[in-house]
Amino acid sequence: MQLANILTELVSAGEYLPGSRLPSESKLCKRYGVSPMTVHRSIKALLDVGIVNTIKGSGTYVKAPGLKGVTFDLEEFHSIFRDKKHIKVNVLDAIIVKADKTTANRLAINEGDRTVLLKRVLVRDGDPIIYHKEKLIYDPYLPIMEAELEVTSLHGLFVGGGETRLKRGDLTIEAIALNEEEANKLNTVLHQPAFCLEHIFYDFDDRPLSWGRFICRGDRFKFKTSVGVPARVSPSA
Amino acid sequence: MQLANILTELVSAGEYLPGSRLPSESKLCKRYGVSPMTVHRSIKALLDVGIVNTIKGSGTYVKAPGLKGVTFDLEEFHSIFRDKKHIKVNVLDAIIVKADKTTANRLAINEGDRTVLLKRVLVRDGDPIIYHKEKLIYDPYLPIMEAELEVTSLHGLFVGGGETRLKRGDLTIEAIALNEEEANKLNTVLHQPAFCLEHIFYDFDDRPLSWGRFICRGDRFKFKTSVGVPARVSPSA
DNA sequence: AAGTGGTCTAGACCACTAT
DNA sequence: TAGTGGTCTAGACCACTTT
Repeated sequence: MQLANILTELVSAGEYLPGSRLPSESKLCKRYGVSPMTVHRSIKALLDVGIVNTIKGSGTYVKAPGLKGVTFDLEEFHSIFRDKKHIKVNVLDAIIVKADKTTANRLAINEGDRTVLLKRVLVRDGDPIIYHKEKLIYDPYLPIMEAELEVTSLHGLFVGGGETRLKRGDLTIEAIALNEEEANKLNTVLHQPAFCLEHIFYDFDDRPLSWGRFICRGDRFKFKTSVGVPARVSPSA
Repeated sequence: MQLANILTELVSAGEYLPGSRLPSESKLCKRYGVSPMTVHRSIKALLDVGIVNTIKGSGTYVKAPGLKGVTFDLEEFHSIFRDKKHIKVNVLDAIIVKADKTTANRLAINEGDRTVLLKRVLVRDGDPIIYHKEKLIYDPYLPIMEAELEVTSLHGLFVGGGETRLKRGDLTIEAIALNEEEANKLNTVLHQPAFCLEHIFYDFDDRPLSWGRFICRGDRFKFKTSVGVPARVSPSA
Protein backbone atom coordinates (compact mmCIF):
# COMPACT_ATOMS: atom_id res chain seq x y z
CA MET A 1 0.00 0.00 0.00
CA GLN A 2 1.22 3.44 -0.99
CA LEU A 3 -0.17 5.17 2.08
CA ALA A 4 1.65 2.73 4.36
CA ASN A 5 4.91 3.64 2.68
CA ILE A 6 4.17 7.33 2.89
CA LEU A 7 3.53 7.06 6.62
CA THR A 8 6.64 4.93 7.06
CA GLU A 9 8.74 7.58 5.37
CA LEU A 10 7.22 10.31 7.50
CA VAL A 11 8.13 8.38 10.63
CA SER A 12 11.57 7.65 9.24
CA ALA A 13 12.07 11.35 8.49
CA GLY A 14 11.27 12.18 12.09
CA GLU A 15 8.02 13.88 11.17
CA TYR A 16 6.27 11.82 13.81
CA LEU A 17 8.65 11.13 16.69
CA PRO A 18 8.57 8.06 18.92
CA GLY A 19 5.85 8.44 21.51
CA SER A 20 3.85 10.95 19.52
CA ARG A 21 0.43 10.33 18.08
CA LEU A 22 -0.30 9.92 14.41
CA PRO A 23 -3.22 11.82 12.89
CA SER A 24 -6.45 9.97 13.47
CA GLU A 25 -7.69 7.58 10.84
CA SER A 26 -10.55 9.88 9.89
CA LYS A 27 -8.14 12.77 9.39
CA LEU A 28 -5.90 10.61 7.24
CA CYS A 29 -8.98 9.74 5.19
CA LYS A 30 -9.59 13.37 4.38
CA ARG A 31 -5.94 14.31 3.96
CA TYR A 32 -5.16 11.57 1.47
CA GLY A 33 -8.62 11.22 -0.01
CA VAL A 34 -9.05 7.52 0.68
CA SER A 35 -11.67 5.48 2.45
CA PRO A 36 -11.54 4.50 6.14
CA MET A 37 -10.90 0.86 5.32
CA THR A 38 -7.87 1.74 3.23
CA VAL A 39 -6.43 3.93 5.97
CA HIS A 40 -7.02 1.24 8.53
CA ARG A 41 -5.27 -1.39 6.45
CA SER A 42 -2.31 0.92 5.95
CA ILE A 43 -1.95 1.40 9.67
CA LYS A 44 -2.36 -2.33 10.19
CA ALA A 45 0.69 -2.74 7.98
CA LEU A 46 2.72 -0.40 10.20
CA LEU A 47 1.42 -2.28 13.20
CA ASP A 48 2.56 -5.59 11.75
CA VAL A 49 6.13 -4.43 11.23
CA GLY A 50 6.12 -3.00 14.72
CA ILE A 51 6.70 0.68 14.14
CA VAL A 52 3.46 1.84 15.79
CA ASN A 53 1.15 0.92 18.65
CA THR A 54 -2.59 1.32 18.41
CA ILE A 55 -4.78 1.95 21.42
CA LYS A 56 -8.48 1.60 20.84
CA GLY A 57 -10.31 4.77 21.65
CA SER A 58 -7.11 6.73 22.02
CA GLY A 59 -4.96 6.76 18.93
CA THR A 60 -2.00 5.39 17.01
CA TYR A 61 1.42 6.05 18.52
CA VAL A 62 4.95 5.74 17.13
CA LYS A 63 7.00 3.10 18.94
CA ALA A 64 10.56 3.74 20.04
CA PRO A 65 12.82 0.97 18.77
CA GLY A 66 13.75 -1.56 21.42
CA LEU A 67 14.91 -5.12 21.75
CA LYS A 68 11.47 -6.29 22.72
CA GLY A 69 9.84 -7.20 19.45
CA VAL A 70 13.05 -8.23 17.73
CA THR A 71 13.02 -11.47 15.79
CA PHE A 72 15.80 -13.39 14.10
CA ASP A 73 14.99 -15.45 11.05
CA LEU A 74 16.92 -18.31 9.52
CA GLU A 75 17.22 -16.69 6.12
CA GLU A 76 21.01 -16.71 6.14
CA PHE A 77 20.88 -20.30 7.23
CA HIS A 78 18.45 -21.10 4.46
CA SER A 79 20.41 -19.28 1.80
CA ILE A 80 23.24 -21.72 2.33
CA PHE A 81 21.08 -24.60 1.18
CA ARG A 82 20.06 -22.79 -1.98
CA ASP A 83 23.61 -22.08 -3.03
CA LYS A 84 24.04 -25.43 -4.75
CA LYS A 85 27.13 -24.36 -6.61
CA HIS A 86 29.33 -24.18 -3.54
CA ILE A 87 27.46 -26.57 -1.30
CA LYS A 88 27.87 -30.31 -1.11
CA VAL A 89 26.06 -32.65 1.27
CA ASN A 90 27.89 -35.73 2.47
CA VAL A 91 25.78 -38.51 3.89
CA LEU A 92 27.88 -40.12 6.60
CA ASP A 93 25.32 -42.57 7.89
CA ALA A 94 21.85 -43.78 7.04
CA ILE A 95 21.20 -46.76 9.24
CA ILE A 96 18.61 -48.28 11.50
CA VAL A 97 19.37 -48.05 15.20
CA LYS A 98 17.54 -48.76 18.42
CA ALA A 99 16.35 -45.68 20.27
CA ASP A 100 18.29 -44.59 23.32
CA LYS A 101 16.63 -42.91 26.27
CA THR A 102 16.78 -39.35 24.92
CA THR A 103 15.58 -40.34 21.48
CA ALA A 104 12.71 -42.36 22.92
CA ASN A 105 11.70 -39.38 24.96
CA ARG A 106 11.81 -36.92 22.08
CA LEU A 107 10.02 -39.18 19.64
CA ALA A 108 7.53 -40.47 22.20
CA ILE A 109 8.43 -44.09 21.56
CA ASN A 110 9.89 -46.86 23.70
CA GLU A 111 13.54 -47.31 24.38
CA GLY A 112 14.87 -49.90 21.99
CA ASP A 113 12.33 -49.17 19.25
CA ARG A 114 13.85 -48.89 15.82
CA THR A 115 14.65 -45.51 14.33
CA VAL A 116 16.41 -44.31 11.22
CA LEU A 117 19.58 -42.44 12.03
CA LEU A 118 20.89 -39.92 9.54
CA LYS A 119 24.19 -38.12 9.76
CA ARG A 120 25.03 -35.52 7.19
CA VAL A 121 27.68 -32.89 6.81
CA LEU A 122 27.19 -29.78 4.77
CA VAL A 123 30.37 -28.68 3.06
CA ARG A 124 30.93 -25.28 1.52
CA ASP A 125 33.93 -25.06 -0.80
CA GLY A 126 35.59 -27.96 0.98
CA ASP A 127 34.88 -26.40 4.37
CA PRO A 128 32.49 -28.38 6.61
CA ILE A 129 30.16 -25.90 8.27
CA ILE A 130 27.06 -27.77 9.42
CA TYR A 131 26.72 -31.20 10.95
CA HIS A 132 23.20 -32.56 10.92
CA LYS A 133 22.11 -35.53 12.96
CA GLU A 134 18.54 -36.69 12.71
CA LYS A 135 16.43 -39.57 13.92
CA LEU A 136 13.24 -40.60 12.21
CA ILE A 137 10.48 -42.94 13.28
CA TYR A 138 11.18 -46.16 11.44
CA ASP A 139 8.49 -46.91 8.93
CA PRO A 140 8.93 -50.20 7.04
CA TYR A 141 6.63 -48.92 4.30
CA LEU A 142 8.92 -45.99 3.59
CA PRO A 143 12.26 -47.36 2.41
CA ILE A 144 15.29 -45.15 2.83
CA MET A 145 16.35 -43.71 -0.48
CA GLU A 146 19.98 -42.75 -0.38
CA ALA A 147 19.47 -40.40 -3.28
CA GLU A 148 16.82 -38.57 -1.33
CA LEU A 149 19.13 -37.94 1.55
CA GLU A 150 21.27 -35.36 -0.15
CA VAL A 151 20.67 -31.69 -0.79
CA THR A 152 17.08 -32.19 -1.82
CA SER A 153 15.82 -33.60 1.44
CA LEU A 154 17.77 -31.14 3.56
CA HIS A 155 16.39 -28.41 1.37
CA GLY A 156 12.98 -29.94 1.95
CA LEU A 157 13.38 -29.49 5.67
CA PHE A 158 13.47 -25.80 4.94
CA VAL A 159 10.89 -25.11 2.33
CA GLY A 160 8.63 -27.93 3.46
CA GLY A 161 8.62 -29.54 0.03
CA GLY A 162 6.83 -32.76 -0.71
CA GLU A 163 6.16 -33.89 2.83
CA THR A 164 2.45 -33.48 3.44
CA ARG A 165 2.25 -35.41 6.68
CA LEU A 166 3.81 -32.70 8.83
CA LYS A 167 1.62 -30.34 10.78
CA ARG A 168 3.98 -28.46 13.02
CA GLY A 169 7.44 -28.34 14.51
CA ASP A 170 9.23 -27.16 17.64
CA LEU A 171 12.60 -25.50 17.44
CA THR A 172 15.18 -24.50 20.00
CA ILE A 173 18.49 -22.81 19.54
CA GLU A 174 21.39 -23.03 21.98
CA ALA A 175 24.98 -21.95 22.27
CA ILE A 176 27.15 -24.99 22.86
CA ALA A 177 30.75 -26.14 22.78
CA LEU A 178 31.52 -28.93 20.34
CA ASN A 179 32.15 -32.37 21.71
CA GLU A 180 34.76 -34.66 20.22
CA GLU A 181 32.51 -36.25 17.60
CA GLU A 182 31.14 -32.92 16.42
CA ALA A 183 34.52 -31.25 16.28
CA ASN A 184 35.80 -34.18 14.30
CA LYS A 185 32.99 -34.07 11.76
CA LEU A 186 33.35 -30.33 11.36
CA ASN A 187 37.10 -30.54 11.07
CA THR A 188 37.74 -28.15 13.93
CA VAL A 189 38.83 -28.14 17.54
CA LEU A 190 37.23 -29.49 20.67
CA HIS A 191 35.14 -26.92 22.58
CA GLN A 192 34.72 -24.71 19.50
CA PRO A 193 31.62 -22.56 20.17
CA ALA A 194 28.65 -23.40 17.99
CA PHE A 195 24.93 -23.00 17.49
CA CYS A 196 22.79 -26.04 18.10
CA LEU A 197 19.45 -25.82 16.31
CA GLU A 198 17.23 -28.64 17.49
CA HIS A 199 14.02 -29.56 15.71
CA ILE A 200 11.10 -31.91 16.25
CA PHE A 201 8.38 -32.26 13.64
CA TYR A 202 4.93 -33.64 14.34
CA ASP A 203 2.26 -35.20 12.14
CA PHE A 204 -1.44 -34.38 12.18
CA ASP A 205 -2.00 -36.72 15.10
CA ASP A 206 0.61 -34.73 17.04
CA ARG A 207 3.01 -37.65 17.01
CA PRO A 208 6.66 -36.77 16.55
CA LEU A 209 8.08 -38.05 13.28
CA SER A 210 11.59 -36.71 13.40
CA TRP A 211 14.05 -35.22 15.81
CA GLY A 212 17.35 -33.72 14.89
CA ARG A 213 20.06 -31.19 15.46
CA PHE A 214 21.93 -28.84 13.22
CA ILE A 215 25.35 -28.17 14.67
CA CYS A 216 26.72 -24.97 13.15
CA ARG A 217 30.23 -23.73 13.67
CA GLY A 218 30.01 -20.47 15.57
CA ASP A 219 32.83 -18.93 13.60
CA ARG A 220 30.86 -19.43 10.37
CA PHE A 221 27.50 -18.13 11.48
CA LYS A 222 26.14 -14.82 12.59
CA PHE A 223 22.47 -14.02 12.62
CA LYS A 224 21.49 -10.46 11.80
CA THR A 225 18.34 -8.44 12.13
CA SER A 226 17.20 -4.90 12.74
CA VAL A 227 14.55 -2.96 14.60
CA GLY A 228 12.76 0.29 14.02
CA VAL A 229 11.68 1.95 10.84
CA PRO A 230 12.42 -0.14 7.76
CA ALA A 231 13.09 1.33 4.34
CA ARG A 232 9.71 0.29 3.12
CA VAL A 233 6.85 -1.59 4.66
CA SER A 234 5.36 -3.17 1.56
CA PRO A 235 7.05 -4.25 -1.67
CA SER A 236 5.18 -1.90 -4.01
CA ALA A 237 6.47 1.48 -5.13
CA MET B 1 -11.29 -12.69 13.27
CA GLN B 2 -13.52 -15.71 13.79
CA LEU B 3 -13.23 -16.95 10.21
CA ALA B 4 -9.44 -16.92 10.43
CA ASN B 5 -9.63 -19.15 13.48
CA ILE B 6 -12.12 -21.46 11.83
CA LEU B 7 -9.83 -21.88 8.84
CA THR B 8 -6.84 -22.37 11.12
CA GLU B 9 -8.62 -25.15 12.95
CA LEU B 10 -9.63 -26.80 9.70
CA VAL B 11 -6.02 -26.81 8.57
CA SER B 12 -4.92 -28.01 11.98
CA ALA B 13 -7.45 -30.84 11.83
CA GLY B 14 -6.01 -31.95 8.51
CA GLU B 15 -9.13 -30.94 6.62
CA TYR B 16 -6.92 -29.06 4.17
CA LEU B 17 -3.58 -30.85 3.84
CA PRO B 18 -0.28 -29.14 3.05
CA GLY B 19 -0.06 -28.46 -0.66
CA SER B 20 -3.79 -28.50 -1.23
CA ARG B 21 -5.87 -25.53 -2.22
CA LEU B 22 -8.32 -23.78 0.04
CA PRO B 23 -11.79 -22.95 -1.28
CA SER B 24 -11.69 -19.74 -3.27
CA GLU B 25 -12.47 -16.50 -1.54
CA SER B 26 -15.77 -16.14 -3.34
CA LYS B 27 -16.80 -19.63 -2.22
CA LEU B 28 -15.86 -18.83 1.36
CA CYS B 29 -18.02 -15.72 1.09
CA LYS B 30 -21.08 -17.79 0.26
CA ARG B 31 -20.28 -20.63 2.65
CA TYR B 32 -19.85 -18.40 5.68
CA GLY B 33 -22.13 -15.60 4.61
CA VAL B 34 -19.59 -12.80 4.86
CA SER B 35 -18.36 -10.16 2.47
CA PRO B 36 -15.31 -10.54 0.18
CA MET B 37 -13.31 -8.03 2.18
CA THR B 38 -13.82 -10.00 5.37
CA VAL B 39 -12.78 -13.25 3.75
CA HIS B 40 -9.73 -11.60 2.27
CA ARG B 41 -8.67 -10.18 5.61
CA SER B 42 -9.08 -13.58 7.23
CA ILE B 43 -6.83 -15.18 4.67
CA LYS B 44 -4.36 -12.33 5.06
CA ALA B 45 -4.14 -13.31 8.72
CA LEU B 46 -3.26 -16.90 7.82
CA LEU B 47 -0.75 -15.54 5.34
CA ASP B 48 0.86 -13.42 8.03
CA VAL B 49 1.43 -16.32 10.38
CA GLY B 50 2.77 -18.34 7.48
CA ILE B 51 0.38 -21.24 7.26
CA VAL B 52 -0.73 -20.55 3.68
CA ASN B 53 0.64 -19.22 0.41
CA THR B 54 -1.45 -17.15 -1.93
CA ILE B 55 -0.87 -17.08 -5.66
CA LYS B 56 -2.68 -14.38 -7.53
CA GLY B 57 -4.97 -15.80 -10.18
CA SER B 58 -4.51 -19.32 -8.92
CA GLY B 59 -5.54 -19.81 -5.33
CA THR B 60 -4.60 -20.11 -1.67
CA TYR B 61 -2.49 -23.13 -0.73
CA VAL B 62 -1.63 -24.71 2.62
CA LYS B 63 2.08 -24.55 3.37
CA ALA B 64 4.02 -27.52 4.72
CA PRO B 65 5.93 -26.51 7.83
CA GLY B 66 9.61 -25.96 7.21
CA LEU B 67 12.55 -24.18 8.71
CA LYS B 68 12.37 -21.44 6.11
CA GLY B 69 10.08 -18.88 7.66
CA VAL B 70 11.05 -19.65 11.25
CA THR B 71 11.78 -16.72 13.51
CA PHE B 72 13.14 -16.55 17.03
CA ASP B 73 12.07 -13.70 19.25
CA LEU B 74 13.71 -12.36 22.38
CA GLU B 75 10.66 -12.80 24.53
CA GLU B 76 12.39 -15.15 26.98
CA PHE B 77 15.26 -12.73 27.12
CA HIS B 78 12.88 -9.87 27.74
CA SER B 79 10.90 -11.68 30.39
CA ILE B 80 14.03 -11.81 32.52
CA PHE B 81 14.09 -8.05 32.75
CA ARG B 82 10.47 -7.87 33.83
CA ASP B 83 10.96 -10.30 36.65
CA LYS B 84 12.11 -7.66 39.07
CA LYS B 85 11.63 -9.85 42.10
CA HIS B 86 14.49 -12.16 41.30
CA ILE B 87 16.57 -9.86 39.16
CA LYS B 88 19.19 -7.41 40.33
CA VAL B 89 21.36 -5.21 38.14
CA ASN B 90 24.86 -4.43 39.29
CA VAL B 91 26.56 -1.46 37.69
CA LEU B 92 30.26 -2.34 37.56
CA ASP B 93 31.45 0.68 35.68
CA ALA B 94 30.10 3.97 34.39
CA ILE B 95 33.07 5.95 33.22
CA ILE B 96 34.30 8.06 30.37
CA VAL B 97 36.90 6.41 28.17
CA LYS B 98 38.61 7.17 24.90
CA ALA B 99 37.36 5.13 21.95
CA ASP B 100 39.52 2.30 20.73
CA LYS B 101 39.65 1.30 17.11
CA THR B 102 36.64 -1.05 17.17
CA THR B 103 34.49 1.37 19.12
CA ALA B 104 35.41 4.24 16.81
CA ASN B 105 34.42 2.09 13.87
CA ARG B 106 31.09 1.01 15.30
CA LEU B 107 30.09 4.45 16.52
CA ALA B 108 31.44 6.25 13.44
CA ILE B 109 33.65 8.52 15.50
CA ASN B 110 37.40 9.08 15.69
CA GLU B 111 39.77 6.94 17.67
CA GLY B 112 40.40 8.69 20.97
CA ASP B 113 37.05 10.47 21.06
CA ARG B 114 35.35 10.28 24.39
CA THR B 115 32.65 7.68 25.04
CA VAL B 116 30.69 6.58 28.06
CA LEU B 117 31.48 3.02 29.00
CA LEU B 118 28.89 1.04 30.93
CA LYS B 119 29.40 -2.38 32.40
CA ARG B 120 26.51 -4.11 34.04
CA VAL B 121 25.82 -7.57 35.29
CA LEU B 122 22.36 -9.00 35.55
CA VAL B 123 21.99 -11.31 38.52
CA ARG B 124 19.15 -13.74 39.04
CA ASP B 125 18.85 -15.11 42.55
CA GLY B 126 22.52 -14.52 43.17
CA ASP B 127 23.44 -16.14 39.88
CA PRO B 128 25.05 -13.82 37.29
CA ILE B 129 23.55 -14.66 33.89
CA ILE B 130 24.06 -11.68 31.61
CA TYR B 131 27.02 -9.36 31.25
CA HIS B 132 26.26 -6.17 29.40
CA LYS B 133 28.94 -3.89 28.05
CA GLU B 134 27.89 -0.74 26.24
CA LYS B 135 29.51 2.34 24.81
CA LEU B 136 27.61 5.55 24.25
CA ILE B 137 28.52 8.67 22.36
CA TYR B 138 29.63 11.12 25.04
CA ASP B 139 27.28 14.05 25.30
CA PRO B 140 28.25 16.70 27.88
CA TYR B 141 24.67 17.91 27.97
CA LEU B 142 23.44 14.52 29.13
CA PRO B 143 25.01 13.79 32.51
CA ILE B 144 25.26 10.16 33.55
CA MET B 145 22.70 9.36 36.14
CA GLU B 146 23.81 6.40 38.17
CA ALA B 147 20.27 5.75 39.25
CA GLU B 148 19.21 5.53 35.64
CA LEU B 149 21.74 2.85 34.92
CA GLU B 150 19.99 0.10 36.76
CA VAL B 151 17.05 -2.01 35.82
CA THR B 152 15.09 0.86 34.38
CA SER B 153 17.52 1.76 31.66
CA LEU B 154 18.21 -1.82 30.72
CA HIS B 155 14.50 -2.36 30.64
CA GLY B 156 14.30 0.71 28.46
CA LEU B 157 16.61 -0.90 25.93
CA PHE B 158 13.88 -3.45 25.50
CA VAL B 159 10.64 -1.62 25.50
CA GLY B 160 12.10 1.53 24.02
CA GLY B 161 10.85 3.64 26.86
CA GLY B 162 11.56 7.32 27.13
CA GLU B 163 14.23 7.62 24.51
CA THR B 164 12.72 9.45 21.56
CA ARG B 165 15.93 10.10 19.65
CA LEU B 166 16.33 6.55 18.40
CA LYS B 167 15.16 5.63 14.95
CA ARG B 168 16.50 2.16 14.34
CA GLY B 169 18.92 -0.49 15.47
CA ASP B 170 21.02 -3.33 14.08
CA LEU B 171 21.37 -6.59 15.96
CA THR B 172 23.55 -9.63 15.50
CA ILE B 173 23.68 -12.80 17.49
CA GLU B 174 26.69 -15.09 17.69
CA ALA B 175 27.82 -18.20 19.50
CA ILE B 176 31.04 -17.48 21.34
CA ALA B 177 33.33 -18.84 24.02
CA LEU B 178 33.81 -16.60 27.05
CA ASN B 179 37.12 -14.84 27.43
CA GLU B 180 38.75 -14.37 30.80
CA GLU B 181 37.02 -11.09 31.67
CA GLU B 182 33.58 -12.34 30.70
CA ALA B 183 33.98 -15.65 32.50
CA ASN B 184 35.09 -13.74 35.56
CA LYS B 185 32.12 -11.37 35.51
CA LEU B 186 29.71 -14.23 34.99
CA ASN B 187 31.32 -16.33 37.68
CA THR B 188 31.98 -19.26 35.40
CA VAL B 189 34.79 -20.94 33.54
CA LEU B 190 36.93 -19.83 30.63
CA HIS B 191 35.63 -20.94 27.21
CA GLN B 192 32.10 -21.46 28.54
CA PRO B 193 29.80 -21.30 25.47
CA ALA B 194 27.60 -18.22 25.34
CA PHE B 195 25.36 -16.09 23.18
CA CYS B 196 26.66 -12.70 22.20
CA LEU B 197 23.89 -10.28 21.26
CA GLU B 198 25.41 -7.17 19.75
CA HIS B 199 23.39 -4.00 19.22
CA ILE B 200 23.89 -0.63 17.60
CA PHE B 201 21.21 2.05 17.81
CA TYR B 202 20.96 5.00 15.45
CA ASP B 203 19.31 8.41 15.72
CA PHE B 204 17.18 10.10 13.08
CA ASP B 205 20.27 11.37 11.29
CA ASP B 206 21.46 7.74 11.04
CA ARG B 207 24.31 8.42 13.42
CA PRO B 208 25.11 5.63 15.87
CA LEU B 209 24.43 6.59 19.48
CA SER B 210 25.23 3.40 21.28
CA TRP B 211 26.97 0.10 20.74
CA GLY B 212 26.92 -2.80 23.10
CA ARG B 213 26.94 -6.49 23.74
CA PHE B 214 24.88 -8.75 25.90
CA ILE B 215 26.93 -11.77 26.87
CA CYS B 216 24.57 -14.54 27.96
CA ARG B 217 25.71 -17.77 29.51
CA GLY B 218 24.83 -20.56 27.11
CA ASP B 219 23.85 -22.87 29.94
CA ARG B 220 21.21 -20.40 31.09
CA PHE B 221 19.60 -19.59 27.76
CA LYS B 222 17.66 -21.50 25.19
CA PHE B 223 15.53 -19.81 22.58
CA LYS B 224 12.37 -21.61 21.54
CA THR B 225 9.94 -21.21 18.71
CA SER B 226 7.63 -23.28 16.56
CA VAL B 227 6.43 -23.56 12.99
CA GLY B 228 3.26 -24.68 11.35
CA VAL B 229 -0.30 -24.35 12.47
CA PRO B 230 -0.66 -22.43 15.71
CA ALA B 231 -3.46 -23.01 18.19
CA ARG B 232 -5.13 -19.80 17.18
CA VAL B 233 -4.25 -17.06 14.75
CA SER B 234 -5.96 -14.13 16.44
CA PRO B 235 -6.57 -13.47 20.12
CA SER B 236 -10.37 -13.45 19.96
CA ALA B 237 -12.53 -16.45 20.72
C1' DA C 1 -13.66 -16.96 -21.04
C1' DA C 2 -13.98 -18.06 -16.44
C1' DG C 3 -12.01 -18.04 -12.11
C1' DT C 4 -8.60 -16.32 -8.77
C1' DG C 5 -6.48 -13.18 -5.40
C1' DG C 6 -5.45 -7.85 -4.60
C1' DT C 7 -7.27 -3.62 -3.89
C1' DC C 8 -10.55 -0.12 -3.08
C1' DT C 9 -15.00 2.57 -1.95
C1' DA C 10 -18.50 4.91 1.04
C1' DG C 11 -20.87 4.15 4.02
C1' DA C 12 -22.17 1.72 8.93
C1' DC C 13 -22.09 0.17 13.95
C1' DC C 14 -19.41 -1.00 17.98
C1' DA C 15 -16.28 -0.60 22.19
C1' DC C 16 -13.34 2.15 24.08
C1' DT C 17 -10.92 6.61 25.75
C1' DA C 18 -10.79 11.18 26.75
C1' DT C 19 -12.79 15.50 28.35
C1' DT D 1 -20.19 13.61 24.57
C1' DA D 2 -17.05 13.68 21.03
C1' DG D 3 -13.31 11.31 19.11
C1' DT D 4 -10.70 7.05 18.38
C1' DG D 5 -9.49 2.52 16.52
C1' DG D 6 -11.81 -2.29 15.17
C1' DT D 7 -14.78 -4.50 12.33
C1' DC D 8 -17.93 -5.26 8.67
C1' DT D 9 -20.88 -4.78 4.27
C1' DA D 10 -21.96 -5.17 -0.76
C1' DG D 11 -20.65 -3.96 -4.21
C1' DA D 12 -16.60 -2.69 -7.88
C1' DC D 13 -12.40 -3.00 -11.00
C1' DC D 14 -7.86 -4.94 -11.91
C1' DA D 15 -4.00 -8.27 -13.03
C1' DC D 16 -3.21 -12.64 -13.22
C1' DT D 17 -3.72 -17.91 -14.06
C1' DT D 18 -6.08 -21.70 -15.82
C1' DT D 19 -8.77 -24.11 -19.06
